[in-house]
Amino acid sequence: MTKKEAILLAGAKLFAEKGFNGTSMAELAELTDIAGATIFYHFKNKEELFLAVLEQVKDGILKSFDEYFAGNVFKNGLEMVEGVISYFLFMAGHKEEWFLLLHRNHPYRLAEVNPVCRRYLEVIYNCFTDVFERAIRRGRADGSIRDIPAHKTALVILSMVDGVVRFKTYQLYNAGALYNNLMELCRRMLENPKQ
Amino acid sequence: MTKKEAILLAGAKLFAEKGFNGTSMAELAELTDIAGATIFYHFKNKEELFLAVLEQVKDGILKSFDEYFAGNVFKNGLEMVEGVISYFLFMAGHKEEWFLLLHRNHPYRLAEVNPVCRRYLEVIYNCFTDVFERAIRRGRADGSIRDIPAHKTALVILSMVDGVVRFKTYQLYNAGALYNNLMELCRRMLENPKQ
DNA sequence: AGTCAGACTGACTGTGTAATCAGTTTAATA
DNA sequence: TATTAAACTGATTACACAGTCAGTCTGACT
Repeated sequence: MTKKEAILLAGAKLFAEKGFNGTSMAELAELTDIAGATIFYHFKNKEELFLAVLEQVKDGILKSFDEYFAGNVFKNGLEMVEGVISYFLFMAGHKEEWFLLLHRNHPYRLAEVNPVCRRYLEVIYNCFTDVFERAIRRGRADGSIRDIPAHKTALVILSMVDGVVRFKTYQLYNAGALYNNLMELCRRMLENPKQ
Repeated sequence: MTKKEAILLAGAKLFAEKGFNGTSMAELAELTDIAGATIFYHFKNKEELFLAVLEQVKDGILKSFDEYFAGNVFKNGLEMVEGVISYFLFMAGHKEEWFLLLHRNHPYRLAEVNPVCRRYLEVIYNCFTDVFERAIRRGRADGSIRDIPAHKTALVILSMVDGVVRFKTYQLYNAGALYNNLMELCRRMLENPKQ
């Protein structure tokens, strides 16, 4: 692993755990056993490092969903929604630091003034909504999902799933125990009663 | 308004907008036109000030729901759920800084090591879940809501509503436009088909 | 007028911070 | 072996920060 990669790796961890303001470059240098100045050789400043970390998260999420869809087939749209939800939850457990970072306030603040940051977040959330929206559209076409607006419903489902993930990472409840209920309630919300 | 009240007010605003680490005592002093040392006369340190702010948020939320229930009657449990959702969304718009603060990471980090902070958060989230849970139990009793676990369902609905509020404050989508869809999807999730 | 406690403040301190820079090491190429 | 560019670093800087402290102000009570 190059030093640049080590910095990005440790940076992702620290930014996720302690936030942007809570992370110091000195701490990052110590954690990676790299001289402080080396970080500034590879990244212009702290914000550029943060953006590089966010870009990696973005790429990771896109790649992850691509692989999921390449390796799975679904009987119908409703099952596809369920698959996407369960994969989202799996990903949130498996790549916890991605979601910790996205559940922090700083990226959204930065996005207000930094177009690159805004772009990365847009790509990430467009990816999230798209996967749900595609599944809903397919379900409406094959009759497994009733007649509801695909985009807005996708947003509500994303809010719900992301909300549960957030509760889990903040240890507010044993939110992991909610996964089955979440899935059942989602199905009830979407399924076509005429079938 | 006493200087202590002014500090709490401006503190709530700054902690909500910029987070704990992003807020400086000097900035707070400047904003309130108060000497920096005065803040430390009223509050032992930055953390104590933060806890005092969080306590005010907690009290505000409890009081707010008490008043809502004192001034409203509901035809049945399902309508009570809808009422609570719409009041939650109203409160999130009306007292934005409360929810900004609760959507930050810092309080939950602090709660891991500070029992007072943990207690405040518990009270707040118990309040949130209780209002939903009571409505669901009532709906199950009067037949407007089908046979589902009240507590876990309350948690999922809270995740969903809170998730939409978070999306709105982060300006991820025009999440305000989702309110009607959210309500409709919730009703579909809960309503008793036998009625 | 004198006393006193609580409210308040300006000036200060020591620490931690992001960022810089002049210079050294490394590794590949001529 | 000599050259060169990229990778890297220790030492340093200027500054912002939370918190302290000695002392002043204010207003109520005697």
